[in-house]
Amino acid sequence: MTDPDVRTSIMRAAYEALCEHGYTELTAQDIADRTDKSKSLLFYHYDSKEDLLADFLEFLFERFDDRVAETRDLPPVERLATFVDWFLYGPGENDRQSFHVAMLELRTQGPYNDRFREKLRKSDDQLREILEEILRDGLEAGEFRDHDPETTAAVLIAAFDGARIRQLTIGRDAYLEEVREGTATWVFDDLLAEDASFPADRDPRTLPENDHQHRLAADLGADTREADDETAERDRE
Amino acid sequence: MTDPDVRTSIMRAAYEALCEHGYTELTAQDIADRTDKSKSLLFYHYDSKEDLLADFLEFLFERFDDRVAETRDLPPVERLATFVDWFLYGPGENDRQSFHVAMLELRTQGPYNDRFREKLRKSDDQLREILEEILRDGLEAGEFRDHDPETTAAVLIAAFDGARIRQLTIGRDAYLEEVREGTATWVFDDLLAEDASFPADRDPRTLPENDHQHRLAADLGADTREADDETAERDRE
Amino acid sequence: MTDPDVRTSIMRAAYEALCEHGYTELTAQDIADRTDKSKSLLFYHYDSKEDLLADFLEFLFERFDDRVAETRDLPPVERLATFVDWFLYGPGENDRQSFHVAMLELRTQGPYNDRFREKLRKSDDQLREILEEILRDGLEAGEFRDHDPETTAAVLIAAFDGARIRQLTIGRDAYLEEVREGTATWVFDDLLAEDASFPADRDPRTLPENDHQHRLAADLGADTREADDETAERDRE
Amino acid sequence: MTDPDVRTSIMRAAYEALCEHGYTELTAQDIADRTDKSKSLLFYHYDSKEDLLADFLEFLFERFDDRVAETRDLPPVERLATFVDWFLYGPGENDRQSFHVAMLELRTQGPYNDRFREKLRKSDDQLREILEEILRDGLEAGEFRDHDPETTAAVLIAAFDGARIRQLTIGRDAYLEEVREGTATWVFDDLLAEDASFPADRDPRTLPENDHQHRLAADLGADTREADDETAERDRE
DNA sequence: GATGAATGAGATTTCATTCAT
DNA sequence: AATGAATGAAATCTCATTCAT
Repeated sequence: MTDPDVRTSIMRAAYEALCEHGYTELTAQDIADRTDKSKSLLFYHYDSKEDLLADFLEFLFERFDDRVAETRDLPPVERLATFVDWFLYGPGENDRQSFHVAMLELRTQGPYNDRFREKLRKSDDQLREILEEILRDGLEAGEFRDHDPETTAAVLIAAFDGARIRQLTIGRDAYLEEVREGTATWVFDDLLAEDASFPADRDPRTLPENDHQHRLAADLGADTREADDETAERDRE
Repeated sequence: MTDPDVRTSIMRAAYEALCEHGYTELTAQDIADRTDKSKSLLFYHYDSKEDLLADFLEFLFERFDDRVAETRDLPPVERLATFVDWFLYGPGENDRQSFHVAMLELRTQGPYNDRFREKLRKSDDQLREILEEILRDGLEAGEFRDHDPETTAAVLIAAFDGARIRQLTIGRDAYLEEVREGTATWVFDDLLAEDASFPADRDPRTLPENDHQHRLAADLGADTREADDETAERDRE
Repeated sequence: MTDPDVRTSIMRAAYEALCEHGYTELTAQDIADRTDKSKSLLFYHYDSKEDLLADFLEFLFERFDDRVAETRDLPPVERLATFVDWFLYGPGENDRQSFHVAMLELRTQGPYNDRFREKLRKSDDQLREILEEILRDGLEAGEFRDHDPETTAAVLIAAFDGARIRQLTIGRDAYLEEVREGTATWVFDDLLAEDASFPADRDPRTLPENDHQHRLAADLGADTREADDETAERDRE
Repeated sequence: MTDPDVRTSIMRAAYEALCEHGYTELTAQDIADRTDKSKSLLFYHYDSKEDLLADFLEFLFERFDDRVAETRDLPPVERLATFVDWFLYGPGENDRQSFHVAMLELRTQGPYNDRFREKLRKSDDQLREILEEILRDGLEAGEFRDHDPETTAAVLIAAFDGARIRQLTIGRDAYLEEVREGTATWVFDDLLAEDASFPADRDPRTLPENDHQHRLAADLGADTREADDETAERDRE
């Protein structure tokens, strides 16, 4: 896998195939179909389908790193609000949801698959680290009251993930807003120092729905525009 | 499916097969192997494997009802503690975990499968209802401070489910205790009226690990003993 | 594999497929094509193609037993002559040759395949035992001069097998007659007591070519007639 | 294929690959892996894998010629003893055996492959010629009694080859010694004139095992040293 | 000469489901 | 009610060979 373009195009195909078929029903052919290459080529670049998907997790992980870096200069409260939005984006973003459903299926293979689990773990470690960093920065900046960043991070991540999962799997969208509001009530109200507040346009209790500023494409990183063009071209053939 | 015994024996076989193989790798043969009947018979009783598994969800739902009923007479705080334990049982219960992993896989099929989703939804409705009932009972009894039961229920369920899922899929057990303690800090401390408290032996912050009083078998309901005998008999053949 | 007819029909199909395609090029489909059943059925009865072929070796072994039994009542010299004929049948028997070529390919997998090797070994043990028995019987009957049956058996089997192999693989038919005559000269002349002799019509040095009395079908046992009819019927469809 | 070095390095790679994988499982990649060049290059030099292997047979044939020439000056009895040793080397020479197993697999393709068969035939012709030459020289020199060199050569080659094949394929090493002793008893005892005898240290009946003076490398000819160095270099990269 | 990338044509196996009995 | 036998439709992976560079 010398050429990064090849990898990227396979990863994009895997992404699209996962969105359309889900993980359980995903076949190597589905991925190849979203490429301008043959199925055999997948096995030229990867030893197995599992191998390809493990690299897909790695790929997502790399992209996530970049997106995190972009928020590094925001003030803690702002970063925290962005963090909440990442998770609790609106239920109307269908493409994004279908991808997250597939990712959820893939995540459930962690217990059976060491390589998947390792990648998922790395991703989890990173996620907690960032949230803890935000919380600690807020403490230092005097914007947050005293609390234990580790448990708070764990609770927030678990609650957001749980809300998303329940919303996706049973289709009850209310979970998103209920958890947004519930965490605002139970956690953020207490967490924010008296003179701090969630940005007016980001208050979890007043913002009825995410403003879609983080579009689907965000999941795969920044170079969305060109990629979509490429896809379009392929479809025209 | 006239004979309830037949249904029960198939359900039990499905349960065992799910524990051993997971949902994704589950085959009709795996279920039949844990029965004293043939694979063909499964298709006599059910139109398809999906049909059988939809009934399995229904079956679990029925059993869950019974277990809920058993707690109906406990005082609200005690019931709440029991509720927490249901979710955050210790990471050492391997049999239980393997079943929950399989259930998690199955849950991820909700978005693709209307019948699964309907059952999951019913189950979710029931779960929230119970928790809300507990919270409302506590409010009425003056044991809980004023709060919104709906959002609180949603947050707790989401947080507990999210913790379990992350623990299971990435194998990071710390989530269980962190969320147990985090919810104790952020929610329960505020929730409990000044003169009320979690039962001494149930305080989420002091109880290092669940006491295993809810054993694996609980997942399938009360009639565990006979079932095991049945299994033993089959193995002897 | 309860029904012996099914096994027999699969074995016959394997036999025919081996004759036509050889072992190296043999596919499961080739075998299925010579059956009135589907390819899947082969995997219903056998865990793998290798498994099927191991059973094929076993099957041949069973049939060989029967053929050996038939010669048990012949006098030693006559049996020995029959033995020679088994090996050194004429080069013109094409069907038989193509089967033996395939068997030879299969035999070369012995070093890589424990199950094949075990069956081949069993078959070798049986073959040597029979020849040694013939030689010992001849000694007791005073028809053979004193010699060591074990080494003689080994030399004869090796020489006959080697002749066959070289004839088959390089297509030099002369090996058959040369080894027939060579063993007659070096071994049998010395072996036979003065007053004994190879049956007039069986003297290895005068019989220019095997009389085809042991036809191809012999390889698969006695029930050739019906089997061929069955094959014919299938071809007509 | 202008450069003989390139050919030699491919031939050596083919040899090593055959030893490790056998013929049936041999892939072009396996050969390329033992080269410092790419798989594509094999197809630049040869039209097909079959073509390469046909040349490999040719290559072996050329080397064999050289080794035969080396024995040309020995007295007939000595040459005959050397001949026996070539075939009946001890069972402990594992590297040599793995190569001979692969060659045996390759030989079984003769009936399906004209080019292979032609090379094998040439090799067989040469082998018989040499043995017949030895036998005739011995007759002329008065060291051997009167006999027919053609049939004797055929019997010996067949017996030795058969012994080797049975030893390799079923793993019964006894064949080697039994045939060594059997031929000594039935053929050589009669063959040698009264006043001639097998070299004391070469008598097939007293020499329990080949003295390994003909090492593995012999199979590929004399230039072993450099070849090993080359291999070592490759491994270091 | 030399190679990385690419592919078509299989091959083996799997499995839900059906059907005759 | 019960089952052994049977199958079609896939899915993963392999590999000799080709080709653009």
